[in-house]
Amino acid sequence: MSLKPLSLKELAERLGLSPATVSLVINNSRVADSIPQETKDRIFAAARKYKYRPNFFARSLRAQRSFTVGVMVPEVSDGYSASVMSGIEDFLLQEGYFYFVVSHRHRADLIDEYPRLFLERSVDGLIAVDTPWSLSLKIPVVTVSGHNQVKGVTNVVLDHVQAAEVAIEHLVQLGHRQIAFIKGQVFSSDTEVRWSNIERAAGQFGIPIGRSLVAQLEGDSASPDLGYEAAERLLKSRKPFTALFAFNDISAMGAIQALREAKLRVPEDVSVVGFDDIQSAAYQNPALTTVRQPLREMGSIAAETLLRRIRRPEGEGCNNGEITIQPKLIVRGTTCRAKNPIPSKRATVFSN
Amino acid sequence: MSLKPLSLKELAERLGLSPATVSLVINNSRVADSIPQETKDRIFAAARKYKYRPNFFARSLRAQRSFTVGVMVPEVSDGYSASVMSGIEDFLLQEGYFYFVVSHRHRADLIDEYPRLFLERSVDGLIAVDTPWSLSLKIPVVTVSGHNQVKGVTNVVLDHVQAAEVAIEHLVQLGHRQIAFIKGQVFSSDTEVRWSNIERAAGQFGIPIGRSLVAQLEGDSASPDLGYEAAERLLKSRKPFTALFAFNDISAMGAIQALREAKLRVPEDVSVVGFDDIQSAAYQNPALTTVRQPLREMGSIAAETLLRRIRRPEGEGCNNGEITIQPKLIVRGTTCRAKNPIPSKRATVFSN
DNA sequence: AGAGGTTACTAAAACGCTTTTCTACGGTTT
DNA sequence: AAACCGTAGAAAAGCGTTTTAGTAACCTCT
Repeated sequence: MSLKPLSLKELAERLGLSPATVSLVINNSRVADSIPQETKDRIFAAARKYKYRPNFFARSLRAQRSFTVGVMVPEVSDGYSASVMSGIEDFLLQEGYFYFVVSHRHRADLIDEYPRLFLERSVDGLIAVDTPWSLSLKIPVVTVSGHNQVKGVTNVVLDHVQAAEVAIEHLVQLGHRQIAFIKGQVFSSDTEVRWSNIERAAGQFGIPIGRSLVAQLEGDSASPDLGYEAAERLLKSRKPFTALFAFNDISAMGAIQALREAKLRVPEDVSVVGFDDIQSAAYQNPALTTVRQPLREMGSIAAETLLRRIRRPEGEGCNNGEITIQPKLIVRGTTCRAKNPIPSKRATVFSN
Repeated sequence: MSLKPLSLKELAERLGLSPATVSLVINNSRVADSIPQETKDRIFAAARKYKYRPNFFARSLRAQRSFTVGVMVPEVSDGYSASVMSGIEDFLLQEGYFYFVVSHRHRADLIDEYPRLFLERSVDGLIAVDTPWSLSLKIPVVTVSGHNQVKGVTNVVLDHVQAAEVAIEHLVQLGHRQIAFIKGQVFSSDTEVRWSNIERAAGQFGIPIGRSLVAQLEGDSASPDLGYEAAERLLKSRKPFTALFAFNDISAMGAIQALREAKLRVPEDVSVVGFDDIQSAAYQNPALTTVRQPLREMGSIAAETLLRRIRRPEGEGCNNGEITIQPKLIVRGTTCRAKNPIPSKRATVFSN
């Protein structure tokens, strides 16, 4: 039992063949067609016997391919990124690719530096999750929830038009007219689209959005505290509201806490809708009504798209541009009929 | 502006020097001591100007080092693994290492295969999180919550003696004597130690552990459902209990749901203690009392230990064996005084 | 018998770097 | 003047593959 993995050369030597032949056979290249089956068998048998494993670096050096992709997320330990990663991983590993992960924690210097480090490591492509992206690289790039149109990058995005509509429609149908909103942090890549579509949908349903009914998340922690603080600001303005649409589930959880501490019951006094449907959303008490982003699926679609582009470099059917994913409203326990429901004509128009 | 990154040879050519010299200077080897500063400056300037980046594969091929480690977790998207990974990443990146992640989802074939794949990719070391480990490899291995004594692997573990004691002491001091338990899945690497220490601590405090007050988690999902079902089994046995100590926060959340559905209030009728203190624990309603494992810290200690071992291969101070981390009881809203508290002499003995 | 075609391989270059060994040269000692 | 030394750098081997371009031996056909 040799401890060191043996090289192609050594294997060839033991076989009394040249490294070239062995390599050709093992990679079953066309050139090896003329090699008799018997010899091939001998080679495979020896490879198995000596547990031959081609050296990855040598191979990558030669082929200029690493079978590795880079994944950038704001923070591995937040539920959103983690779910997307899970989908990415699923697809990637099954195709023989590995991936590096880095968390940039929204630090501009890291967002700048990590792509360089990835390039240095010769990744074959990269995926940026919830990360503002404006670089055009020579390797394929796919973003999840990126909204910039950049040459060479494909964005996998939620259908935000739908997302805003289903959420607002749900609240309107429950009779809510005074709806407060928690807007995402400025650095979150979904903030803008999400918000503009909320404004659009609210307009469609004839819901007014007053300045004092909007609070923006501040700070880059992934904790519900941010939502708590935002809700506090909302409450402080004393403008009444019967429903709250939060930027994400995490902030919804914090907001619910704040509402409770202000002696408002959820959902009896205030209905709350979250966004994302992270795992713990279903296990809140009461369980959170939310707009589901199929994060895992988005991850695996991103990975699939990336691999396709790696394999068929910028040819026909190259999917630069956008891939849109449908959201789904998950109604659970944090929304209910408004106490003094105001029927909305528009709502019925849209509910057919 | 050249698009292709240029090689050392090309850089040397532009400088009118040999590749050897440039390499020596750039890696500031001792051999380059005799090279005048002026030349060195020229080299550095050119490197910067042409954005020279050494090819990673060539370098790794030569040096037989990859500056990459492998990380195995049950599932990236579960909060436990994610927190540990976050700590691992912190330390690793700052030291210039990257890491591959794989989720084995407790599938035995994957637990078997992934280490091989890592080896094939020439990782310099590997970290296994909450994963049964029995392999002795030629690269350093560090586990987080691994409990097997294996040559060449260092285990970073929680002090389970303490963990069981603080939790049970807390409940006993609140007057609980009838305590139910949810035990971990058989495949979870902490299940055994955790349980034996609970038995020990319960013994110390004179708490009887009846068969029908113990339910074991079943199934490999990371969802609270498992805890829900376990709690249902506990309830079905009709043996009364005033407190429940769950295997982890996730199962505690599910259990709380089950208790509520059985018209038991938490904490008034049943106090619940979780384990781990994952992020969402603090945002339950009421917030979960739990035994905190400093997961992030455990991750970064694991990474630190691994790098130390990679750098100083099996020499003096090689930390094979165990590194123990202290847990901390976080008292929040799911525990309170038992309705008919039974004072425990032992409890007071231990509370000094 | 010589041209041409297969068959079964091999030699050698290339990928981009590191590192050890070597050289050439000017200056200093003895 | 011969021996020695420090300086400044170059040559070359080697890491483990893959791949292109051969080549030697044999066979077939006319």
